Amino acid sequence: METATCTEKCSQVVPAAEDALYIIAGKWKMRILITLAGGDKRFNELQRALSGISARVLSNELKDLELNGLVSRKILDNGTILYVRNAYADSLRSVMHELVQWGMDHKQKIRNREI
Amino acid sequence: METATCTEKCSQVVPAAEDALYIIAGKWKMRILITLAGGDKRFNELQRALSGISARVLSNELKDLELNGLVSRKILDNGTILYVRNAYADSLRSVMHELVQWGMDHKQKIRNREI
DNA sequence: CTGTATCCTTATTGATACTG
DNA sequence: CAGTATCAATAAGGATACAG
Repeated sequence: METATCTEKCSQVVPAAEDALYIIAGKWKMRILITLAGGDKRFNELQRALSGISARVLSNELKDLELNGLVSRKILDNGTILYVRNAYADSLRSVMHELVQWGMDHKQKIRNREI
Repeated sequence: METATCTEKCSQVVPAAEDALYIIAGKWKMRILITLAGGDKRFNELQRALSGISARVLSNELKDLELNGLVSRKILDNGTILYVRNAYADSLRSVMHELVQWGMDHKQKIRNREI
């Protein structure tokens, strides 16, 4: 049979892709990771750097990223709390690269009305 | 300066990635592309194959995919309307591959509590 | 069959204020 | 400072009905 339904192929491939998408999609996840790539940040520093994000949303996003091992909370001796981008976040590099590459190519195509 | 803020790096990289994400993220876009990879389909066929999608949402998704050149509407002589996956959709192959790969690796890590 | 329109319910987000 | 709680606004999604 050549007419694959979604239930066949999707059940294998889509969940994996969706796991990945869930983690990096959305307005803030990538921005946070990129911002933290520039150095550890405190909560309020992050909020300022990501102009526009509310404390509530930032808090939730950070929890997600923490749960997925991409970011850690570090507590200094003086009590300061820092958010740190984990080395594991580098594993997203090739994913991101492909996304950026395709996004740029695609935008170019749209601009040139090749589509 | 080593503390890059989001405004610097994000302004270059994030929009490109978001363009890509916008197009493939969401519950249905990928499923539709995968389903159409199994052969051209009519609107109702698609709706059935994608069990759970409403006509309204399917209609919107297809329009998005069409606008981005990933899918076309083909009208047969007898009036039948088919949705066709364009060759251009193959350009997403490497993006998808990276997403799926990372998603699988990640789930494995979570399962093993390596994170 | 191929959609669109409408209505309704639910999820996301933002703004603001507030606690330890 | 580091968040949480609450409420209001908006967006997104499903169900159903209906038009061409």
